[in-house]
Amino acid sequence: MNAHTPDGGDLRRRILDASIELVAAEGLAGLSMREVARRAGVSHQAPYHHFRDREAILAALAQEGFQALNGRMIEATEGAKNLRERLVRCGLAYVRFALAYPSHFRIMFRPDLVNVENFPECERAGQGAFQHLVATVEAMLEGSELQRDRDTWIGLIWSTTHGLAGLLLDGPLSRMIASASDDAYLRGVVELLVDLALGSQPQAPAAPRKKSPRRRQPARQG
Amino acid sequence: MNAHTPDGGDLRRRILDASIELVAAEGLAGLSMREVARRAGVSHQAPYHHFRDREAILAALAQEGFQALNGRMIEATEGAKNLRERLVRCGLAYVRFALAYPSHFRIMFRPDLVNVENFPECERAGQGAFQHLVATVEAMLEGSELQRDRDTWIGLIWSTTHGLAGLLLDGPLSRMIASASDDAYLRGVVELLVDLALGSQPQAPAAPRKKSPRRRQPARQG
DNA sequence: TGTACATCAGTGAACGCGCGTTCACTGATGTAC
DNA sequence: TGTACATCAGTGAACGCGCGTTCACTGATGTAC
Repeated sequence: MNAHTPDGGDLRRRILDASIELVAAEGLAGLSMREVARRAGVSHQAPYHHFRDREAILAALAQEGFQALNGRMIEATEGAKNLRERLVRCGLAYVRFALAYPSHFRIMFRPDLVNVENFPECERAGQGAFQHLVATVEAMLEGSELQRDRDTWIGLIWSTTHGLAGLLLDGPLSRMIASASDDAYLRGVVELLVDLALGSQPQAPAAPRKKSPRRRQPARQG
Repeated sequence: MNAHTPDGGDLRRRILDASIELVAAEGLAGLSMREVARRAGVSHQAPYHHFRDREAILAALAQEGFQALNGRMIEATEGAKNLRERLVRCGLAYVRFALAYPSHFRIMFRPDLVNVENFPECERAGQGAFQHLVATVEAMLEGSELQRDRDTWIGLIWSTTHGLAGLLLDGPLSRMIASASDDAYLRGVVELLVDLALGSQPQAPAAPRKKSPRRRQPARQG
């Protein structure tokens, strides 16, 4: 089938899908122009009509990953009844996205794979996702006296969600904590972070802790 | 120079060093048995006398990475005057290790690169490092009523340090926050986490926040 | 103190393979006249 | 309505290259007798 726009011109899409399959099955090292063409069922030259090289495929995947991540965070945030729920939902959306699109996520934060300077649309998509996260953190700081700490708060909250996603994807957490793969577990971690942030009290460095009354239930698998 | 144990038999060491250089310069994709031999200044067959294949080199690097990480955490923790300092130092050691040994760190948490089942010593080293982190979190929970949340607390604290390390290594944080590369910044994030954890107060879900008096200074670059 | 042999870390030639890349080609679509 | 040409997504042969791997070899060290 060689025609102008065969099947409705979706070869580009099929190449991206084949690439994701390939990365999921063989890892990033298994992704080559020839193998991806094979998977997509076309000649080894066909992908070059849509992507300059391997990096261009990875950039396209990273871009669509950022867009999907952003979409999920927006969607999750929309129905939130209050600030706490908004924060929890945003963090959960981030982690769940990583678990739902592991191959995308593994590509998105790898400057050694994709030089974003050569792919401005990819960079813009990444900044878009980041801006949503920033806006959420700023909503948290709004009206509080923590304003000056903005960058530190962003670092804390992004690090936690990003790190949780990474540890769950790459396995070390699940190897050490049986219930780590459960959605209830990651919800527990995100809620703990949000509750600490929202309930934060001033604390003199190295001051002895007060006895604290019991907290909400810890995350447990159903 | 072909002799039994030339130079004191350090070819194994030289191969590992060459591998780290190579990964730092060309990325993981640039690491091949032949290229590493070239860098070490030996024939392309010499590395096979020390490492079965590429994965064995990566496993050795991951193992020495875990050992170095563990050493740094132990060292950092030893001189701590109190619990807060112990926690801060442990988290800082984790993040600083990642920044000091970026190539090692990038290999250590990649099950697609190293199947730990085939490298029990590597796995043991990884568990050792994890156990230190767990012990630190348990010291924090000791005597408090948060005991049941152990796994969740481990998830939170490990995720934050691991995520901060990852975001700093891979660049997105530094691209968005100018001072992110400063040691003071990461210290600020770790201290914020520890202070929130130690100062944690019970908080009914979705309860309105109280006005909170000002906190310690945020991290700022010198 | 010799001799003979095993061991073992290294060398270097040779191989087949998958890769990226180049090139000439095909055939359907779109457009100018 | 027909013709002639440009465009463009695809095919398939051919290339040189670096890779992992095999194989026979070298030469120093260690050991048995």
